[in-house]
Amino acid sequence: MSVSESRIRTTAPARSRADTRRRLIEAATDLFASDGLHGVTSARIAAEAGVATGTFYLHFKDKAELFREIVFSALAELSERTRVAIDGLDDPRSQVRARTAELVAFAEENRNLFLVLFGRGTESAGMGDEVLDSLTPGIADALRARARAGQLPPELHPAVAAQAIAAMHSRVIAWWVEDPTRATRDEVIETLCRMHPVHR
Amino acid sequence: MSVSESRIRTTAPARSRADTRRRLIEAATDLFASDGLHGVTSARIAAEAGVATGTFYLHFKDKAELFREIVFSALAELSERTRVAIDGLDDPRSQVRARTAELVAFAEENRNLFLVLFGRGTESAGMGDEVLDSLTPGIADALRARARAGQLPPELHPAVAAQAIAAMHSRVIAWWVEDPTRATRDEVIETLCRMHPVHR
Amino acid sequence: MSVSESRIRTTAPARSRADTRRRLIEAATDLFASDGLHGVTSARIAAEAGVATGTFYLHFKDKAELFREIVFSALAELSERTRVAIDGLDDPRSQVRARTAELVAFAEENRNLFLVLFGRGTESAGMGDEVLDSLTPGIADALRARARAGQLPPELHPAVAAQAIAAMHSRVIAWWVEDPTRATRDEVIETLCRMHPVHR
Amino acid sequence: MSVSESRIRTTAPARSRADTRRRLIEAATDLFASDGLHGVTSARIAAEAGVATGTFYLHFKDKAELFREIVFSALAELSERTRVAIDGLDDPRSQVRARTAELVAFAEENRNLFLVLFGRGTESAGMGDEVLDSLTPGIADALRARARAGQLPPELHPAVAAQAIAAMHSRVIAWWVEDPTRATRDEVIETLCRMHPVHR
DNA sequence: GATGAATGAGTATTCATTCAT
DNA sequence: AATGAATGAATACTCATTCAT
Repeated sequence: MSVSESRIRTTAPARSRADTRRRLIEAATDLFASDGLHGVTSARIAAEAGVATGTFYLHFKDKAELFREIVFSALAELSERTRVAIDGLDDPRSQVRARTAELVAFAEENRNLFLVLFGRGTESAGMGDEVLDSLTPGIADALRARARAGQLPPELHPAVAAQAIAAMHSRVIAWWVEDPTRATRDEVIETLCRMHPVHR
Repeated sequence: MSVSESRIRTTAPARSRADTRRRLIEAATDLFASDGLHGVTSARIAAEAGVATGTFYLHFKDKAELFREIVFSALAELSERTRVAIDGLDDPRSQVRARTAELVAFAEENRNLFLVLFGRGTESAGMGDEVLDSLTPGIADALRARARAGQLPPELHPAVAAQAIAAMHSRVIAWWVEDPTRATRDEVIETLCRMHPVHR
Repeated sequence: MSVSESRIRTTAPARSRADTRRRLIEAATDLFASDGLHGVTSARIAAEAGVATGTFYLHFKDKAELFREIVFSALAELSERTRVAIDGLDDPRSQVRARTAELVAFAEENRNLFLVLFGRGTESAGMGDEVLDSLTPGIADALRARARAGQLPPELHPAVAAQAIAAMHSRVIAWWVEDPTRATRDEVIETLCRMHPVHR
Repeated sequence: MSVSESRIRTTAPARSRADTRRRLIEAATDLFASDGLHGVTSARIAAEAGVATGTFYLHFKDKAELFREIVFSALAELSERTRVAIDGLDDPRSQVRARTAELVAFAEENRNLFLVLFGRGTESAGMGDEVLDSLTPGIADALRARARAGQLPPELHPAVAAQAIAAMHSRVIAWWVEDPTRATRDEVIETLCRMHPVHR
């Protein structure tokens, strides 16, 4: 869609399709974070995004699809950021610290997005399983590697510990970004690291 | 109908009322556990309990009140059971182990109830805060006591660690009772204990 | 039902059937006056009367029957009182004044009852017609008699004037008893009399 | 589609919206007149207007809002019509006669609307006060002016008389339009005028 | 007669989704 | 692409009335 093309249109489209989509996603993220999936109507998301109700369905099959999209693209970004953060670090402890710090940074920069993912009161529309399950296998694999290297006690069940770590990180950080005066950023990071098994 | 007889038994209508109430609570617990607060209609709860729709409202102001009642009476029972479980134990590690074992036992005996409390996908109707916040202060206090006794590293922020412990226990056990083949009971208990700070 | 009869009953009825009925009527009158027929539930009437919900239906077929009973027994009493009030008075003006004064006295003594009959906002449950129609024929007859006696201008249509007089008296007095500071009793009576055709 | 054309016509959807709204108001007026506020369901109004149930709530917050809208816009029109009718008339008697005639004409032309406003059996949903109170102050003021001019006996309390006049006109005309064979239009007008204080 | 728990039809209201413009 | 009015199924909640005790 060239500039000249948009020029000849008699009624200039106020914004591009991609822009409209982005605006819908942003509006929905904010609303989901504060009111939950069921607490928000598609009409309200559209209004908040400055578009008509029907436009919503030009971009998303339904409300659940938008929710899924927000959640999984956030998870993808989060994964990528933490992957980059630990890139090149060999020491397990350094990796854990870097990953935790990156998680906290992400949460600070994308407060509402993080609350949609892990906030308390978030009704995950039946996708809570998918969300956490997409995180834990990687953690479990890492723990198994450590265990094989003799760096973890054999009594620690990898899958169980992975659930524990995922729960701990997600809930603690969600609790903290909800009200950052509850602790300093460093206290959050330090405490989470020390509770991680590799830090024993 | 002797005097002693009338002493022990409630009046006929009263017995019926209490019975109806209990049936509603049980039906609702099962349904909430599988479909969440919003996934269940008051009519369905009533039907499942074998009573008419209107009867629901004879016992509860609305669906949220029933949900609150289920959640908080479960929490109260859980609190009492864990309190009793650690009674008389002086060693911090023994306390942690006893508490964890009791939590797991409760979850096994009250699978659906536990899933309502801590299940993933549970939309706690804006009471997630209340639920976990009713648990964490006690944990934080215990941690502070340990820290003063020099049994915990000072870098561990009590409130943060309390959130982490609560999250870890509740989510891991909920994940496990959802499908108990995921690990053995002992693996769950052992892993949770070893991740607890006092077990370092 | 003799005294001895009520003596032999093993469980003394807390109150007589007639008493229960009276209590229901009184409670209903007060509630209807303030909240209207639809604004009051049969359960609330029973509770206010200090009896169980089911007792209501032991005395009245349904809510409408109770309403009708209240309305028509009030009308009967009102008719009788005004009949007595003008008894022996020959002068038309004296009769009008006596009737008006009696109406005002009745309204003062039975505020809520009067409001049920004529209050604004009273939803008469489809019996507004019956109520006023039970009053107007008498008024119309009296007007016709006066007209024949040449005491009223022939341009005054008796049935129309009767409606006007009934409306005027009922609404004005209802308006006044709603808040008696709006005028003095004498001002109400005097004004109503002067607006009556026989007072020209 | 010329500019002038687009000036006069509303946009297509807007026209449709206004049309739907009008249809709802008309359907509701007829239904309220015959069955009263409580006797009519929002679904029935919608069906009678030829739209879906939900459409009702696109135009009105609830049934009461629609009722209020009907009542107060009718009152506004009535006020304006009677204001115009007496415009330029100086003689009090002529004013009274013109106003009464206009009221009767309005009632004939808007039978159902008039019955909603003043019909017997109309449960005005707690707005009876507002309706009549919006009419009486003007009447009372006019009476006070006459009284100061010595055209009315001082015994006539203006506020009381205003209530009486409003009640008399509204009820008599409602009674008449309910069944116009009860009297001729002229008999109604003549009788009401003669009962008005300025006609003495 | 009285009780009060239970009934279930009835109603208001919401909201995801569609579709003519 | 966008609009926004319309749809109508879904649901929470009420309350007149019944009936077993």
